Amino acid sequence: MRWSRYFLYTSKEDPAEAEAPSHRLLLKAGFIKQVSAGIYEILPAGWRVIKKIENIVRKEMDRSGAQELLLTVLNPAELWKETGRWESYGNELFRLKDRNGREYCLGPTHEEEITDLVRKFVHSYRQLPLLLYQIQVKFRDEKRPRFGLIRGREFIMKDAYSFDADEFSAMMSYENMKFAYDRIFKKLRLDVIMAQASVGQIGGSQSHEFIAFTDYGEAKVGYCENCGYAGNTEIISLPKPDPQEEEEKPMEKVHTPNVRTIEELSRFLNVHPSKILKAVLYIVNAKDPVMVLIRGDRDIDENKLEAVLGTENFRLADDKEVKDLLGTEKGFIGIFNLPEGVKVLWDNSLYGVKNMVVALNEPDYHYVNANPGRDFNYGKFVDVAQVVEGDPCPQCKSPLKVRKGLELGHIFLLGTRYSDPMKAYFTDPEGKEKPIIMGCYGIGISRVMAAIVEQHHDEKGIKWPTPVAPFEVAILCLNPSDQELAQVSEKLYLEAQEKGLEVIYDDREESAGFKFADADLVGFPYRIVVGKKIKEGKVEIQKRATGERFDVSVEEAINRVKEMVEEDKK
RNA sequence: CGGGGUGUAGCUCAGGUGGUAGAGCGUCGGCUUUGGGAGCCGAAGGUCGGGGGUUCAAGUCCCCCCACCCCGACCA
Repeated sequence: MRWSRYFLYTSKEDPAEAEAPSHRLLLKAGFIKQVSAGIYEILPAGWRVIKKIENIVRKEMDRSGAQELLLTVLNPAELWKETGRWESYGNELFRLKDRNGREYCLGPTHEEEITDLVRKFVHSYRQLPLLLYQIQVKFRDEKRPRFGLIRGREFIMKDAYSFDADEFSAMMSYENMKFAYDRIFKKLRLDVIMAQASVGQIGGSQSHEFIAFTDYGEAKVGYCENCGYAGNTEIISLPKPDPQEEEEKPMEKVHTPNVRTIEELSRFLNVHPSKILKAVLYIVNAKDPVMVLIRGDRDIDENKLEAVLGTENFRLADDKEVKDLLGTEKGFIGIFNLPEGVKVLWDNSLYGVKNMVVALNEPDYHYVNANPGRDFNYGKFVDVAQVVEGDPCPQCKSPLKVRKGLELGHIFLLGTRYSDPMKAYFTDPEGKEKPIIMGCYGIGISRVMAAIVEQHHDEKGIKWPTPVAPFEVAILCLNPSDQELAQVSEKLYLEAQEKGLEVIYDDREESAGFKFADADLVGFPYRIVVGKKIKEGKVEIQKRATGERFDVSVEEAINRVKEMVEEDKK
């Protein structure tokens, strides 16, 4: 490809709206263009990358025995009503009607459709196991699209579905996909950790996430360097700690005017935040007040709280509700003088504490040195604390590490969550009718592109790993108006094409510095620089990933690059 | 959905107290230049996010709406 004719336009200015490196660089280097919030066009260079990612995924899926097909974008509402997700999926489901008033949605995931398809053809245990997948555009009307391709409302996803006759076989399918995912992320040159995860909206009995460590992810992983455990922090349970050994001091009421936050209180009374009993008032199902108590140095994980409450329909109480229910203000909510009807939950972190600072639902006052058993009584203990670095590993108790990451893949053992309500049954060898055991397996393809940039870039631009680079080599003719340079460049360009290299030839009428900067930004793994060294019959090869550079003769150049490219792709 | 912020040229931005819109980059024409985002000369390019209001006069003041970004809660 001649760059002078190629639809690839870079920008010198950083785009104002982008913050995450992948978002900024993909825009700046001309890979994507935003159309509206969370919706992007993928431009020719970007599409080359996407296709390479897809093909790596495709190859490993096929190797695992999966068969590719293509489901629909427009799903009829009836299927979603069969599983109850038409109601339960919420506002993230893009819903629309056709001219006759029939309801549809734009598929955010395809369990319903694939189950419908399979139940129409599969009736016997002889047809199982079965593994189907597609690479398809998906739609989710995200509350908050973010960071370019990292969380879009329209995105490309690979989703696979397994169908088995029994639990054991289903487990084998699940394990098979784990291995496939491991191979896929290695080939994509992504540093990914597999973590236990919650099943969430999709449902099922167990699930794992594949998370790439990045600063712009939204998943938090706790992992253990001692035993190898890894899990999404929202599912890591924290046990009650050992009781504190401390002499109980007499309780006192102290004046704490206008001291509202844990931090202010800690400073005002000169006590560590862990000595403060934090109380947070939630309103559940729009009416029931629930007070959650937790140690002052900890925060509530609302995913865990959701599991405890059994509903996602809860929120923090507002100032008025606090006033009406407790007769106080935020900052002075506590366990003393609690009115009837306020349910109280104690986080495990408060077990065995001594000499605590506690609010009493009276503005501007706190008790100090309150002790359980003497001054107040414990109630129901629950685990709702956010996991932080140093918390005990659920397997071996060693201190956990916690890092942010980006969820690239998620696999679920679904069981009969979909096959049961949709009556996807088969007949077993005994002639009995049973629901098919299912699993589902996603990889966010467009998100993978962003993750690769997050993990492979520097201040100058992207450093594409060779297997996913839009072009493997760029030929930079530093002075196209010089006949000799132009001729050599043309010759190298033809030779590279003949030898099967994916090559872009920068023949634009631009200065040398401009071309270097553009090549750095766009991130081609190799470049051949045709410049003044041509007088000695030499050109320079540069490797983007390492910055290494060396001169070779014009004759050798293409073969040398070809060798390095082949080595990278192994 | 809660909180914060921004909308002015293709891009990045400047435009006290109201007086009829600018810069740099990019684009186009010309000359010069070619190993790290070159220089000079000239030119084109704007419903100032949209609507309403106040005013002799609104990019600027007031009201409503929209879009986008960031933080929080949620998904690949």
